[in-house]
Amino acid sequence: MAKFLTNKDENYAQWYNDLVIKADLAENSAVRGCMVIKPYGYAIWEKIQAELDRLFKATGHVNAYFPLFIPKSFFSKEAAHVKGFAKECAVVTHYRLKLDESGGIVVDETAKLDEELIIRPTSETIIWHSYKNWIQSYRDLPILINQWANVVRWEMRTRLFLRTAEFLWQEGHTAHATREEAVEETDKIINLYAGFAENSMAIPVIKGYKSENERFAGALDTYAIEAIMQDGKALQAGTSHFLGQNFAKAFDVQFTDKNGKLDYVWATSWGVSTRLMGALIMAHADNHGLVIPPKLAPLQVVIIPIYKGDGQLEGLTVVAEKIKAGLEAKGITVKYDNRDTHKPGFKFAEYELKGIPVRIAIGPRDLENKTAEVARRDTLTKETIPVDSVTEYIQRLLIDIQDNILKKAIIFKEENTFYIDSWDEFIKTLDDKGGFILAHWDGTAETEMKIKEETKATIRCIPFDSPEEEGKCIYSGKPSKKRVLFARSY
RNA sequence: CGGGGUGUAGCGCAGCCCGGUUAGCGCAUCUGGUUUGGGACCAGAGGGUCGCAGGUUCGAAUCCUGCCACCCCGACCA
Repeated sequence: MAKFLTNKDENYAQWYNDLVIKADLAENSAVRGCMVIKPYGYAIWEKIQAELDRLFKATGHVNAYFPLFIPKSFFSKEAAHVKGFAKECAVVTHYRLKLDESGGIVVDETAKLDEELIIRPTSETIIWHSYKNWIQSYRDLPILINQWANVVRWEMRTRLFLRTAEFLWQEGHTAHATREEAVEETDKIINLYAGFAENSMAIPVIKGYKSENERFAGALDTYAIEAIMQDGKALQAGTSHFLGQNFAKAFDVQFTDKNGKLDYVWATSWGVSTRLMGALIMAHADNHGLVIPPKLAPLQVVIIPIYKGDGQLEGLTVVAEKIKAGLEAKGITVKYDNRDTHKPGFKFAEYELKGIPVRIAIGPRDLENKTAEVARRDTLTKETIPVDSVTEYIQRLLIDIQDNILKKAIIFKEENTFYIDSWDEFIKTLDDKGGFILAHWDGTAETEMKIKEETKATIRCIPFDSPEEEGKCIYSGKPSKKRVLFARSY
């Protein structure tokens, strides 16, 4: 038991906060609501980035970069969009400071910008302003651009990774000649996200449509992937928006199609953020610390020598270096921790806290028997393995761990997904267990709002694979043809 | 913006009510030694404008006034 961590079952929120700090992922900064992502946290983010970037490129997307600042006038061109974001925008009004009489620094009021600049909360507007110049003909389409960037949304209440005023993300912005093609892109990306979540992050998700209330400001349709955390709350892990022609109309982006007819361009946008770090933590970690799936672990294997003072370390180092070289040759990342300043027990606890998938310990006993003790983070079990077969064993073990973490998460999701048909049971389930609730809904925003007010649960999504069935709305009793996914969420 | 709370060493806290030694404790840090198969031990050392500014007083971390910052709970949200 990690003695510095709050117990997960006693106070989940505190456990999360402790873990982010203690595992050295991130910390609060001098700027309210903004975080410092520390090297270990950033290394995990880089693994996430690298794999997503590979997937984007494999599906024909390219990276570009657009400015951090957006002229206010751009921002106001799409009505729904402004309305959605206006309340949380940081605005730059001046471009110069000066010294005041007492030697302090003040804003130079004479250096007021003619037009204020909004710090991007998302980049649709500045990007579509460029697209207007890039698109004339169907031959210019599609445009499949992604950018890796920071954005700012001035949040009142923040939590490391889950909700911060500034966060890192990627935002894809695509332009298409037809509605069908744009819808297909929206669909392709939500599937890409879901695949990434399951294959790399070992987090099963539910794909679905957002209700009108939860939809992105300016989108005709928003698709989302929803994941379940270990406290039973839902977390939106990625969104893909079908924007229709809204932004093309706002920025007057028309193209000539094959028949010589002028039409507005069809658009999508999609993104995932550093919030995925929060998902990774809350989906898998335990009372000993993080559990990082091997595919996202910056460090997959650590080797710890156990020795007494009398020259034993040298012999162990020879074996450790040999094991390390063997694993590295197979593309596995390994660290040999021969620090003499900490005892083995300390190191065991430290690497467990950081979620390193595999730990190898070798001591005099192993040296004698030509073995190594291999411990896996996900199950906290140990086995003694002949040194000769360690490489093969660990190659298999890493795959095994990845699978096992996902399997565990899938079982958790299934055990915490409930089909509910009565209002009493709905409330009772939310309060007692939380989790995903599949229930009937009459399709009205009014009912959705009432349910939210009374229970704090929201419609996370209308699952793509929700079968058609006759039912009655959990709240209003009106007829419904589909179950939707309810949960309390982050 | 409403409601509540907290500011004392890098971190976590005690001291404040009832003013009075050199402001203390745990963790961390540094030095020396002994240790090393699950977060070692002993001995020693360093580290403080007690959030800021005024005031009361012979004397303020402690009492009074003002300000600032941060945290928690609500409204908003990926």
